[in-house]
Amino acid sequence: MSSDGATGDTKARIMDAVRVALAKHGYADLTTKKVAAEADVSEAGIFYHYDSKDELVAAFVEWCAEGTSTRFDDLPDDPTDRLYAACDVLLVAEDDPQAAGVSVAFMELLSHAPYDETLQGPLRRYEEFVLGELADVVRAGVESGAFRDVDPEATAAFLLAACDGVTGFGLALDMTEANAHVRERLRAYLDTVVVADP
Amino acid sequence: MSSDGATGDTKARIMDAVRVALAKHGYADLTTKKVAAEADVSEAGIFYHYDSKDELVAAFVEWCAEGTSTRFDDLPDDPTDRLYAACDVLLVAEDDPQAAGVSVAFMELLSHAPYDETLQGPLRRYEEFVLGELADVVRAGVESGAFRDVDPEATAAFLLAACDGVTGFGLALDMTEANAHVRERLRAYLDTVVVADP
DNA sequence: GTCTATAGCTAGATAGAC
DNA sequence: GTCTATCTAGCTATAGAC
Repeated sequence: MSSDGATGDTKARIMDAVRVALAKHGYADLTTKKVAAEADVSEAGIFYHYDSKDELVAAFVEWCAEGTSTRFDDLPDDPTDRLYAACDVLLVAEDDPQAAGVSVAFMELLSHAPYDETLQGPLRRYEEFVLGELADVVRAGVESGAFRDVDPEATAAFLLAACDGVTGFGLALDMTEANAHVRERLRAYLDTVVVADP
Repeated sequence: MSSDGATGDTKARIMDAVRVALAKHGYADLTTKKVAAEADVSEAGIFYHYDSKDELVAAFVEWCAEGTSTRFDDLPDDPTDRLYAACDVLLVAEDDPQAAGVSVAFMELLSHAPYDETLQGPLRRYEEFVLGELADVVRAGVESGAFRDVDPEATAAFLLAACDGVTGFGLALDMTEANAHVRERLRAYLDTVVVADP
């Protein structure tokens, strides 16, 4: 740590401020002023570390990708356990408002990606990482004989779609019954279609 | 049609302009100026018909709901045919840029709903309508013996989640391979889990 | 019902002191 | 590296003529 040791600290505080501000206001109402207030720095401080608002948000996506990567690292190794645990990570609980807010905000970022080139790269890397992790688990389970002979990539995409899709009505609109229904059907899908009978 | 006959026409033109503008710019970059330009009216013309930008967008959601309702009305009556057709309606094709743009914009609206009370009602009604239609098809199929004995509401929620979820990576990020994978797995799901063997 | 003109505000971004 | 002060642009919404 040299004299710029404090820099890393400030950047970390700004990243966390983006997370909190996004969960509070959503992306369409996200302003550099709100991020600055949340991070306890001036707006100019934000622009010293990031060239534009777009790059700030892009950096946030990559910061989240690292966090998700760590969470996947911590999952159990056994394919069956790991698959269920991975789906639990992706199916954000509605009773965790902070996580739900970030999940909904991520959906907002994703849906705005076509109009924001700076966001496309980080978001695509993020989604491809998650798809790859899911496919790896499925592949491991198929090879070990714990799973049926399903296509790893296709199954991964289907699972991710189901998990992402519930964010819209389940979290953003708080339709809790539908949310529970998806959880239950997803579990049944894993039980009957993916995981082999004992 | 009395002297205000032109009004309905202008409102319809404005609604279609919202659709085009949303597909072009997304919700976060949607402005009344862009809608006005697309509808070939002045900005003041927009505010004569709608009290605020929020109400304009809320009206657009309800206008879309009517369109979706009509599309469902036109689906075949036979439960099996109707279910496959309904999923085709919900799984927007990536080769139809206009429809894909609207679908992505709808996802953006949905993810911003927690921060915009005016949007919540129309969006919730929309999602509940689609869920209800899907549940009705499934129920009809179960009762006629064409489908297995699955839970109509839970199956409807799971199908909608899978269809909605692919919008994020499949349409917004244009990950075409993953998109195709979800389509294929969804069809397999209908074939093996929902529809009964002959 | 539709227009032009504009008020009033807030956004993202920069300049320059410290 | 962080601040205060400020610039410019673009937004929603309104006023008033036609």
